[in-house]
Amino acid sequence: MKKVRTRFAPSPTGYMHIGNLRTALFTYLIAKQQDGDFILRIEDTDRERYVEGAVDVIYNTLKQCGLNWDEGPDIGGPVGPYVQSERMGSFKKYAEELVEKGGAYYCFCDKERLDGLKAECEAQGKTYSYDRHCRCLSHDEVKAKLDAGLPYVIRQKMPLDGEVTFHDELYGDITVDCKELEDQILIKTDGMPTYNFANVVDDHLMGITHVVRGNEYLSSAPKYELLYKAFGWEVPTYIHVEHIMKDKQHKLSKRDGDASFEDLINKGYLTEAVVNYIALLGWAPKGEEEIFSLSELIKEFDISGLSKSPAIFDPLKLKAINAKYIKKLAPEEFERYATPYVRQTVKREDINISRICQLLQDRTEVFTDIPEKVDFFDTLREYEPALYFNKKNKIDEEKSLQSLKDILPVLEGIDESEWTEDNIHEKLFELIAQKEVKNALILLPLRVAVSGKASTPGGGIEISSLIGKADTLDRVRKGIELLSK
RNA sequence: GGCCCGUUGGUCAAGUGGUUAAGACUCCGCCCUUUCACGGCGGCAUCAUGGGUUCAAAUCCCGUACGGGUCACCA
Repeated sequence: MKKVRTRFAPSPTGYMHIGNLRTALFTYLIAKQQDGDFILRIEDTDRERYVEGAVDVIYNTLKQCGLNWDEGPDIGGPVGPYVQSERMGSFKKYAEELVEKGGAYYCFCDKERLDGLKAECEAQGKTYSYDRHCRCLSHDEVKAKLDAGLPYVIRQKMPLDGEVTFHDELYGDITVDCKELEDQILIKTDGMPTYNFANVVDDHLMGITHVVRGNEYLSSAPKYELLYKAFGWEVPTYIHVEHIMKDKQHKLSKRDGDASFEDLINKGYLTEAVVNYIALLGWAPKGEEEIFSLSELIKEFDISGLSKSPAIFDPLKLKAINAKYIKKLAPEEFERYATPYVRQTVKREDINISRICQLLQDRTEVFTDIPEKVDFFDTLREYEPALYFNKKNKIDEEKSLQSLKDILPVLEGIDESEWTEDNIHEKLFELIAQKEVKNALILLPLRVAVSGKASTPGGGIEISSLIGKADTLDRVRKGIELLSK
């Protein structure tokens, strides 16, 4: 059997939309699960849209996600060049070959005539379609015009009647009436190929066996089919995948702020989690497991699991998956990721960042949530006495005041040099035992006093230990003062 | 508008003529607990719609509605 070769062919726009990334992922998975080649081809024929550094965005994103290509602009390969603008020479030759074979023709209609046609159609409320004016030009007429140096394009000669059927792995056979097809332009006036043409030729020249692409190309697929047939080339396997939506009506777009891979990473998501999540958009695994590493995805991925309807991007689900990945991180690794975020609000040097990270790991969904969670370590902000009220443990402001008054001398009694979690724990539990009260009656008020927050990473003991004796006593006193009012 | 494609809970979705219509996320409740979270347990909630075909339809056929895509010398 022929070796599987797939390709990811993005345009360098400076922006990696996650829909594109997902296409790249699927393309990669199809190649890798059959030991095939994954090829990167840059489609930069639109010079007007060229953006500086855009190719690097493509390289970096793919690398970061682990989608390593076997052939590409930077590493070369047997069917290069891999940048479309560098392959311009050959397209015209193929178009001319097609003219010879009767599958295409020269068209000398100028912009004025075409615009006139369009205006006419519009006036009559009809859909514009090129009227095939030049299609029946005789060989001699063509030659004369060519010799006269008239500008021209080369158009594909669509069958006048009958129907075309093309096959998509997902959608099955799709048949359309040839009358629906316009004699599309293959070679532009400037001698350059249109996307549709370049794509077909390049895919053939590069020996591509499977093409994964967005659903928006479904409509042009019949034209591709005809082009392949006209050349007598083998048609690759097509897999059209549906879009990723923001909601039922709208595609996820740049304006939404989380449509690109980069946006997501900047928002505190882990690369692996993003890759895992986008694989799940429009694709369902066979079993019930849905957390997959890239290598697991290679084994698990199957075209039959792809969906024919659009998927809505759900930030909440991404968050949940991200949280799972964060929990799986080795503590040192988590610390490495989390420290910069902790440092956004925790500036003091005399604090154990590692310990804060330990307390944080199980309660972090997204890294960007961290700064707010730890903002009380440096300075205690004003808070409402109501925080001392806890229904479940039947604790109120009055009881809390008493607890804080009990706690204060106990903590004062711990020597500065013995200010550790273990010691604080020991002394406070002695107090609890002595007073014969529930843990919460002592520990909850302490936690509120040292943090001033309803929710904190870690409890009163951990926080006290982290901020040190002086700060702890100071904050407990402030609590007593607040509750005494 | 023409053509093409699609429609299972709030979201992702399994399902291919006979199922109590999986699972995950969200939400809610309970347990655990030093708060919140984590973890554990449980719950709410779905086959767009109307006709067929069939002993039997989420599943097959036709229509309707709704949504998407596409109709460039852009990719």
